[in-house]
Amino acid sequence: MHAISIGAVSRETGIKVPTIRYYEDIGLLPAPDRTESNRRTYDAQSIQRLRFIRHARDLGFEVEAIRQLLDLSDQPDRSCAEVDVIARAHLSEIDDKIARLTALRSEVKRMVEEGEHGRVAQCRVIEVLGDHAGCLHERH
Amino acid sequence: MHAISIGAVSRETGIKVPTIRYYEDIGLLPAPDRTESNRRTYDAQSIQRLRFIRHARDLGFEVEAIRQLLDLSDQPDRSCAEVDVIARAHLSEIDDKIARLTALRSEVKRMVEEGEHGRVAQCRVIEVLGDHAGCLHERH
DNA sequence: CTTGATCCTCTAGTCACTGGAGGATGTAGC
DNA sequence: GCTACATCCTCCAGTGACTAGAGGATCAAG
Repeated sequence: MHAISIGAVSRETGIKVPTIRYYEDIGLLPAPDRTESNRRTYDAQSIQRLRFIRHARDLGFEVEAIRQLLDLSDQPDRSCAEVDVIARAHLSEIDDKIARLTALRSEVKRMVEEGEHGRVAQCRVIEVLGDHAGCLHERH
Repeated sequence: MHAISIGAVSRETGIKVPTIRYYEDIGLLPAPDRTESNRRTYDAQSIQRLRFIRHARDLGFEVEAIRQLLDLSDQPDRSCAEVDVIARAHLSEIDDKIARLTALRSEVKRMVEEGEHGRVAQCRVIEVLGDHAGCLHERH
């Protein structure tokens, strides 16, 4: 288990050094061990956790949602009911996101393909995300 | 085409009033007409545009990406080459997002289902977003 | 043993909102 | 017409999630 410096973790994950320290501050990433000279030392697991955080943020999940998902992962043997409520909520959030991305995808794809043989007649990216979802659940 | 107040638009879209004004400030939403008493008046199209912005933000697209998508929609008869470059870039971003969401979805789903008959053995939400994508494209 | 990269903490700036103060305007009931 | 209360306006300050820089210590190569 050789120790990994914060800079190496940053290169490995694509997350900037100050951001890694920030995640530690807000408690998304446990405070790592330090060397005698006070430098943070990480292991492979920290890298995996940070990669998860990065992907989840990139997918539009808020820090609070990520914290919940990480908690599920940290203590998987909690009460089923609790896990179930949290997991189900995220599941439907994820399903919504997939549905909307798929709709957007097919419209953008159509444009690319039309462009291949002639001109793009029109762009309906706006229409495609209309509102069929949206109004069902409150926002925060 | 009856005029819609900013408050009505806010209720309709779920976007808060100050946020609507903010989108106008940064040029995502064109400045609407005003009444004699200086109040903003919107139409159905504004609502659709705002809904698009909301969904896109919720899916993790940055304002700049949304601006590009809206521009495609505003001037669809531009040079094919230009549309193609932009649309293709967004298409692969969208595909990445869908792939990662799908992976996350199946893991969260597994947890819900395991919870239904017994205990959740373990949670692998972190592992599932490992890194198979991620390192391919720089981040900003 | 110097030089340059990397680390530390701390503070301040950015992006995308969000909320509040202070004041004008619209609308519903008397 | 008059009061009451919601809604609008502008402007400015605060929040969440980073991001960058100052000032200084430490490490690793030559």
